[in-house]
Amino acid sequence: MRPVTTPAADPEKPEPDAAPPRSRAGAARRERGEQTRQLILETALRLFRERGYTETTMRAIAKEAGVAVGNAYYYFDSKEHLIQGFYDRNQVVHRAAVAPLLATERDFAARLRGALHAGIEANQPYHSFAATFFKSAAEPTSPLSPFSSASSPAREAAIAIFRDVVEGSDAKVDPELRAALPELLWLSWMGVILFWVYDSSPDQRRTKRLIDGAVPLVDRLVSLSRLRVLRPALRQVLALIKDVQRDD
Amino acid sequence: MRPVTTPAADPEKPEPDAAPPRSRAGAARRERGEQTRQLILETALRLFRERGYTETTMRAIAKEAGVAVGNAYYYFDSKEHLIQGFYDRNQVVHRAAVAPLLATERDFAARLRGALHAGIEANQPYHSFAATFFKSAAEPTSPLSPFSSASSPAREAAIAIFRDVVEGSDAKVDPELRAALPELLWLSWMGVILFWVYDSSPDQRRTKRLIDGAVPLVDRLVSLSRLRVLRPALRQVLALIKDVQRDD
DNA sequence: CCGCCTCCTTGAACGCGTTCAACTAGTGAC
DNA sequence: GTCACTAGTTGAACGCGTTCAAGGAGGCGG
Repeated sequence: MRPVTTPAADPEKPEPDAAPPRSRAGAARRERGEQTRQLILETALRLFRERGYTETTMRAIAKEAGVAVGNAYYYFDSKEHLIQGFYDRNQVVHRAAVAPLLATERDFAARLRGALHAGIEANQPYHSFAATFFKSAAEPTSPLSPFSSASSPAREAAIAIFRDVVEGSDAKVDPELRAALPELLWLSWMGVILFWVYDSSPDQRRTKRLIDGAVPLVDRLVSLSRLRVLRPALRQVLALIKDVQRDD
Repeated sequence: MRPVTTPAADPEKPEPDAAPPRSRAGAARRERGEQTRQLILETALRLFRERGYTETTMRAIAKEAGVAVGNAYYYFDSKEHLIQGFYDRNQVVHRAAVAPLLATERDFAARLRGALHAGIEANQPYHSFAATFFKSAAEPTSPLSPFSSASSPAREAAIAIFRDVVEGSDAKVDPELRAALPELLWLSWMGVILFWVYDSSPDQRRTKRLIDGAVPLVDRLVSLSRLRVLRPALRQVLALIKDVQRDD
């Protein structure tokens, strides 16, 4: 079985997994390898979509892609590593979905609400097996963990969305809080995702209610951050965060 | 699955985990079965402790217990189900560890802090492979999920600890908040556990700092709950919680 | 042209969790 | 006593993710 070449594969796509900086080997061979890599990844994601994650076997992916099962392991350390591609894709979808809103709307609450809803919507089609993905992501040692270094780029991209939410808004935010806010909002977003994964209500209505209910509270809280009376409390909270992040 | 035949003889779905209340079968046999069950569970937990979860195979458990591998599956639906026993055990340890403090101390912050630290301490010896357990627990469909119905007894027991923390304290708490507080504290406890699982600092110092830093804030927040100005905000928060819990 | 190095590919094999048809033996009904 | 019933037990077998020794095949120095 000869590997089938994909019609239009981007040869300069940066490799999301461990990309060994090969020195002076043949360029043509590398290109073919990259094609195989993309072929396997795309086939895997398609099958995940069609059948779900656990129901898709590595053998099925290999067969469908027309390669040997061992070949998939040449490009991806494990079945879980294939999920990273899924994350990257959804990240892009999320970003694109909020872009129009963030370009026009200036109200902080509206921006935040929009970002959260867009994020949920981007993931909606995959809710049924997002739980399985989540299971992998939950393991701290897993490269799929949102806190892992392997996920750093995706995490930074997600935080960037919330930075945009904050900085593009007309909200008056305490400057000390302003710096920490994007990451805090991202953390809240992780919480929403966690809730969403567990949410078995039809159309995940409860998650939407959670967002709609929590956003005004967050908005209020952020506004209050500038009150002089609350300064000490805010300082205390920020100090705690910094203290907890200290890595020793 | 269970042995074949007799769908009519035993109309009630037999509980896979907890001791099944079989109606009129032989008592001696049931007793022997219960012994086998305990033997398998204890052997499994011992091996988990000695070698870690993933490194312990079902075959090893069966061999060490002197039974066939299929026998373990007669009593436990899966390898993961064996973990529930671990949870129950730790629950008891946690409870016992806080009991002396809760019997004497009356200050809310001190009680809460004690409960959290005791909980972390009870889990400390298992931190290295708690991550693996956590991976299983994180899957919403898993019976090990802290939100699953299978975990209800353990969850209720855990919430009871925090109810004790609240009710045995001399803190003046808004009555509306008082009712919801134990569950909220339990939820925070889940957050602490989540943080702890991810905490790779030596001796999980960061988790301890998190507790020590967060408890005063919670204490302050609880005290403020009685202020008239904050009533509307409190109401809003409680309403959100209720709204989100609504299951439709 | 020839080796040779390296990237790429192969599929059998391994150990795992899990299943299942078959078997054993204690129990209750007659 | 006997016999049907069934909780309890067995271990081979299945399909899975993963590994690995072996084998191409393109490019480069000679």
